Amino acid sequence: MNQRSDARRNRAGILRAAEEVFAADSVNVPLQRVAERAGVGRGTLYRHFPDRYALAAALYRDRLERYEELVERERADPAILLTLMEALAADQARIPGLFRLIWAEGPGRSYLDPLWQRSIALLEEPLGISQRAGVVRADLTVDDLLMVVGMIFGVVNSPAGQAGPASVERALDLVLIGLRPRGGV
Amino acid sequence: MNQRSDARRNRAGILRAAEEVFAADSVNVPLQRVAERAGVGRGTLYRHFPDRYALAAALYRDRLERYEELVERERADPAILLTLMEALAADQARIPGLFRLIWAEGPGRSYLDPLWQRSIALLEEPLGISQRAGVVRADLTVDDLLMVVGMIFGVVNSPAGQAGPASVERALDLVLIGLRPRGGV
DNA sequence: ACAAAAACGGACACCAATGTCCGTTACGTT
DNA sequence: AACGTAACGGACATTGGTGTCCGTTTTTGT
Repeated sequence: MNQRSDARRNRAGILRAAEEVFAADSVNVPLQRVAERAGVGRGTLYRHFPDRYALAAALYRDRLERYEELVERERADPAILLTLMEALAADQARIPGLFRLIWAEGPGRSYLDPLWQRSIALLEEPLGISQRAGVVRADLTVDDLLMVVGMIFGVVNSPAGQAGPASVERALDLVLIGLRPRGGV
Repeated sequence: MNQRSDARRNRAGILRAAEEVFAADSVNVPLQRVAERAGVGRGTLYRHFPDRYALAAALYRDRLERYEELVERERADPAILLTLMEALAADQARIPGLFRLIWAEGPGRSYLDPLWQRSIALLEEPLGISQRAGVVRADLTVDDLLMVVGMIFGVVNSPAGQAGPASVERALDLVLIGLRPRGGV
């Protein structure tokens, strides 16, 4: 055992609390709040995670690993790219603050860069699969997909629509038409 | 004359400086920076604009008035809705920070709410025109358009693509396909 | 040119969040 | 059970931005 049991327990609790707190806010929320919800002192929080970006990186790593498992599991599905994008959209709707934090420029770039690289790599295989199956346009690039992720981000964080799952679905619907092979027009 | 000449001059200078400073940053940039660039003291800035949201509101009002003029002028063009969306996208790419500020929840809601209402109203007529002309899908709603605005926001603020005008164009291309009348599929 | 009023701008006090430090507490090992 | 060590957590000093206040400067009207 590398860590004492209370340390492990607290770390997990902090992450759980952070996900809850970051769901709504994150960029400006005092870390105090996270510590309180986790039932630990601020000192403890800061020892485990030097700053909010470290916290965000840990949370996003969890998400990323799930996406990677999903790709592993659904390799046979020609529509795997769409499934993946939907999973990403769902997470953005569920914990928007986490993605706001990851999106933001800032001192957290060093924590996040490797995860960003992994995210990009993650998209390549599903894109290839779905393109060969004719599910999406052949001229789509990974950059286009990142752009779509950005679009979802925008929709979720729009002050207008209260960004319920319904509007995310509608948004995906509008965008995914743009991803389809050029048929009409 | 209701205001002293130096007051008017300074106010204008502050707005100009704010637009430049807000182009990149805005949500967290110290207003000190704006004052410096405008060549005035902080006291002057705070007297003209109680907080950063007041500043943002003033800047956005300018933009909004231009959109309103555009609609006034291009009423005859069946593609007026697309023209308007493109203008909006261009501004988002040029001064992203302003839109980040407007997007953000916060104490500035009171300044911005009336402008938001005007913005929504602004979209209605062009939507109707372009729909009747068959340029866009008949089932589009104003809410859909706000969503598209949100998408542009997301693309512009994506950490990935450095969001040049090129990527905004590509994004609009992808999305606008989704807005077209249902032809293919 | 002068006086009144308006606007300026820097200095000041305030506040909220950060991150560190160290006495105290809990764990795990023998 | 008792000791050593790892982890806790609250208190503390620091930082950075905000908004206000008031002596000084600029404008404008006579």
